[in-house]
Amino acid sequence: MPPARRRDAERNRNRLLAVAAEVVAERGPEAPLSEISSRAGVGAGTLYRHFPTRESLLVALFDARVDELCAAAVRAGDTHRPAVALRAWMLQFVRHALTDNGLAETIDLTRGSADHDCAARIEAAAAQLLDAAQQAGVVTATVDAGQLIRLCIALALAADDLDQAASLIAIAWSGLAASPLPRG
Amino acid sequence: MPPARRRDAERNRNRLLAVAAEVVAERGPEAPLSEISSRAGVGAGTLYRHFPTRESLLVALFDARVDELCAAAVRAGDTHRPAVALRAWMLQFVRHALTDNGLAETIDLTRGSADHDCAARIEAAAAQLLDAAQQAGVVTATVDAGQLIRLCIALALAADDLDQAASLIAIAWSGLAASPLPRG
DNA sequence: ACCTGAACACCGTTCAAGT
DNA sequence: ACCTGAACACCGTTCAAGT
Repeated sequence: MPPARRRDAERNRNRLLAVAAEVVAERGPEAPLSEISSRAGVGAGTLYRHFPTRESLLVALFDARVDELCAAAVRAGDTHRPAVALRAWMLQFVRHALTDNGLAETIDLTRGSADHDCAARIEAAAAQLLDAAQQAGVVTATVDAGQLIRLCIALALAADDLDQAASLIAIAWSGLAASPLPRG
Repeated sequence: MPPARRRDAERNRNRLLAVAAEVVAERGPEAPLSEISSRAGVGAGTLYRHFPTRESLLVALFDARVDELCAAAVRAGDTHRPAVALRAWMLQFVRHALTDNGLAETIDLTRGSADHDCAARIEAAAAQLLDAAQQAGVVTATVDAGQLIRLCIALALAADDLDQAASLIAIAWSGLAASPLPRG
């Protein structure tokens, strides 16, 4: 277990995360760190002690959301047939990304980073759904989970609202899936 | 015609653009403006006089590339059948975007801006190809040119190299196109 | 062990003084 | 008409001094 933090340190950390959630929601993931520390009522150095990089703050901030998305993938895989599960999860992914300002950027940002690789966690979760869909023959395109997540992130970042995202996903989906209603 | 610029002003403008091309290629579209002005051997104020915003500098920088892409669309439409023309042009778009660091960001950035809307120019060019493809029945998805460009930008930004971009485009394409080889 | 906040560095932006 | 470059503002980052 991690060495016990002092009570004031723990309190400051929580406060910083709560304030960061507000500030990032308002002003995006590039919001001034000084605004976060000052609104939290702590010195600049305290923010740095707890979160040595902006990335580490964002990761801590979105950690729970990433967990949710991974759990959602497992749940979808358990309760739906492969095609429905994957498609529904992709939609959920972009819904989360559009709701939580900065989530998609953070996942993209941490790709391949030594510690706290959010992209890897998400990709592992998506890989289950993708495998199942490919084995069931509903996804015929040769994509790996990495490309799939990359695609979802791209669509989320490209879309201004959920409607646009949904329509882009529909296109991507029919590109991934075997054609369900072939025409001449 | 525009009021004639003084010769020194003209020279500084050209110098700034040439240096900006280098710096943006090296360090991306967020590169420090101070680096551009100092490398060009002019004062900070001179950069500001010619290009009041970073956006205006980037637009001037990529103007020729945007023209090329528009011209390429016309050419493709004239020389190929609709399906080939659109698909080839999409590939060309991402190739340009991957080669010229900052091009995709700039197009995205200027979307809807009052002056110098690169996205609008590109979209107008793409609309021709898209219309033709839809009328020929090779593109069945209900997309407009705006969504198409958004998609291309997203794919370009999501991909690390041309291979990745090409495979994402392949997926997107089979999502856009009527299925050429229907299966059960 | 942890915090504060002043100090420094960096970059964007403006503008008074020059040519 | 245009340029220079110092001055200012803003933000990230560090660190000496405090508890």
